[in-house]
Amino acid sequence: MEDDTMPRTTFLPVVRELARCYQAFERLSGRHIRQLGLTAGQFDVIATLGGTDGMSCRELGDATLITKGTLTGVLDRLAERGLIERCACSGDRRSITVRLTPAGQALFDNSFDAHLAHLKPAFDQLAPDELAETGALLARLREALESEAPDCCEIQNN
Amino acid sequence: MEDDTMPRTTFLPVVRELARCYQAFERLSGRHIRQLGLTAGQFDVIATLGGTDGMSCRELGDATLITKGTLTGVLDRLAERGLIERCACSGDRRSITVRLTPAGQALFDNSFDAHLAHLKPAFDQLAPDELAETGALLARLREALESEAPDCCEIQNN
DNA sequence: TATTGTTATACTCTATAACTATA
DNA sequence: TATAGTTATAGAGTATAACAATA
Repeated sequence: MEDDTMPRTTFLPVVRELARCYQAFERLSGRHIRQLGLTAGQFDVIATLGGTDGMSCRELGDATLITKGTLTGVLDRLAERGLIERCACSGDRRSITVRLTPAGQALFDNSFDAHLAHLKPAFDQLAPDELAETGALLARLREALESEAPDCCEIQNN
Repeated sequence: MEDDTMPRTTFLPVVRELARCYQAFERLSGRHIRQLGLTAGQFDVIATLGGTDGMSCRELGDATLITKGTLTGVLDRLAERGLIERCACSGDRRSITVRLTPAGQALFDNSFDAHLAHLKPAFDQLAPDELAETGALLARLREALESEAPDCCEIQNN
């Protein structure tokens, strides 16, 4: 028997494909985002804030998965360029509200649709039910991965 | 009709799930890799070299998707720790062969299986046919993404 | 001329932790 | 004491381009 040479696991190909697929996405997406003069993190913030009336750094960090310390730097660079503004307009005076400026909103309005248009030809190569199935399976896998990664509990943050 | 408020695209949820799923994987995987004293890039190199008799920087860069300039630094750090070695043993004297040292091979033998064991509980939550389907769909999507990202042609590299 | 790998620069992100000002 | 956000540090990755040696 040649069982010694059998793959050690059945999930390794999925790991590989997940990584390759994400990297391929990042390459296609990132190229366009860089053309807009933004980094991936900056675009993430703009896209998250777009269409909202602002949110706190904590909410923004949770939504974008950008680390607290990094977020300050990202917001600094976006604020320098006049795309976002910070204001102390919430009840809790420890907290600030981050929102898009009119210029940031304009960038969002233009760039977000343009970005989707940039990505669309790739995703159009899959049938709608394939896309739906992909999304559903990825959600299943994400839940499984998160259940093993105990940082969903933000209790031990200090 | 309320079509104006319909989602602009059908693939946006897939994008979100792909990003979330990969990030969840990176978090689970990265935690363990860091415990080994390696970064993701370093582990990628070790895992790629493991079980081979070495390869050139070019091949290694292609396999790991690590940028040429970055690869030099990654290899420097691995070489400092005695995990890889570079030798000029190929016919082409511009090229070098990178391979694991015995210490690197030992690290690979131990850490790779341990890493798989670390990940296994998460992937075990999906049925084998779900995993197979996930891998197949991710491969489909990756091919679609790559077909729109013209850097598969390494011709315009200069 | 083209290719392999190295070097250099400037920027960004990560992880970590200390710090402030509030609560 | 705990939380929100900032600051600081060290390390690593990215993009880009110039460079030396070789093909």
